[in-house]
Amino acid sequence: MAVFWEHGYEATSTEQLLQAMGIGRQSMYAAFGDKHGLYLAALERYQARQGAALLDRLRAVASPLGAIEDILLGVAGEAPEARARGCLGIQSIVEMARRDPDVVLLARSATAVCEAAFERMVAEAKRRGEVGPHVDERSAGRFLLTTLQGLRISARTGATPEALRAVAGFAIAALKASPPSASS
Amino acid sequence: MAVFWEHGYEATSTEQLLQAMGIGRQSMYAAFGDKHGLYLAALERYQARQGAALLDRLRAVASPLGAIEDILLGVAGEAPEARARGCLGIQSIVEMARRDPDVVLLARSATAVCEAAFERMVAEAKRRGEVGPHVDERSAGRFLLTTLQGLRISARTGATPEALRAVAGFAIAALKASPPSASS
DNA sequence: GTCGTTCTTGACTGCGCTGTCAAAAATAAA
DNA sequence: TTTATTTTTGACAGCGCAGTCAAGAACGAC
Repeated sequence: MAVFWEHGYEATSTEQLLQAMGIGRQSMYAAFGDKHGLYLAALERYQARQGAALLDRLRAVASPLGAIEDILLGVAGEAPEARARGCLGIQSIVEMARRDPDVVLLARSATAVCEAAFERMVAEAKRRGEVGPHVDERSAGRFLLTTLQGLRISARTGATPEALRAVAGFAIAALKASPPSASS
Repeated sequence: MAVFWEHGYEATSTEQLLQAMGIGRQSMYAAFGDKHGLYLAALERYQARQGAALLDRLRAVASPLGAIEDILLGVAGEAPEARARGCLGIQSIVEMARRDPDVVLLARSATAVCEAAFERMVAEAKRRGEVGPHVDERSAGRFLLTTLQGLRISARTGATPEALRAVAGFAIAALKASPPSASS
């Protein structure tokens, strides 16, 4: 739900939620039980959509490396408002992880989905020769998700599209790179 | 302040703050004005300490590349409690950036300090031949900070030290790597 | 010991919060 | 049109919050 995304859990009142959803108090409590239940539902839905969007990105581009580029550079290409809004998944972890095991479980699940998606992209890129055979797709998948998360934090801090592109470009170059020479 | 770090701004009560600081209510309000002023003071102090710790890391290791490795791998090497606690700087951005320009200013300042520190490390590593001359130290500096932030998010999500090491190792390998071959 | 300053502490104001209650309104089915 | 169900809405309970007030305690200087 956009208001949780905008304000976070604690700073969002039930009144704001009611207005955003356009339903009455009783209906909200009947459907979700309490504010916390609504938050989990919103988070689950958000993560499902993000996962689906990742897969869409992969299908939309013939080249898996191109899809990876699309995703990383896409952060820089977002509208300023979207960049500032950031990612509800990260926000939920930062705000709630210490005291809400349900949020942690959802986050781990979403993380696994995203890492697996990136891993498949890297594996496919290796098959096509877009990425060197030395690259470990498992580590690369984790690296790409970590980079994406870092990019979102930077975006929320107000990093320019140029700075974000530089970071994304660096990460992409890291994938394409040859292994360090023997003297390393 | 550890309680802001642990719970965030909204979920920390003034009562908790008083107990953590061991002073009376009036003294806190006299010294800081209000809860928000205390938060900014805590954040500023935290960021100063993190910046100093980064510089200490650089001095502690003869090799700048070794210092970078130390920092990135250090996330994986932290105690589970510290990994779970994460970074107050990231937390402040995620929780407060949308509605607190003071937090944004502090975050940008801290970001500039960290990026500059990493940039100097990379520049020195280039001088010593630890990193290829093709590496742009500005982009690499930003990339390293973004990676560090992503690592902290992953740590807070519950990523294992092994997974964190894999990501850190990947990023470090990215620095050491030769440029992509001409066929790229 | 006295005095002035600072800090602590209990009490409190004013407010907002989450969630419940119940009556009224809206909606759908017969 | 009537009835049953669902939703909306205002009112409210119970509570916690940030911040203020003022009296008592602690401390340091003389």
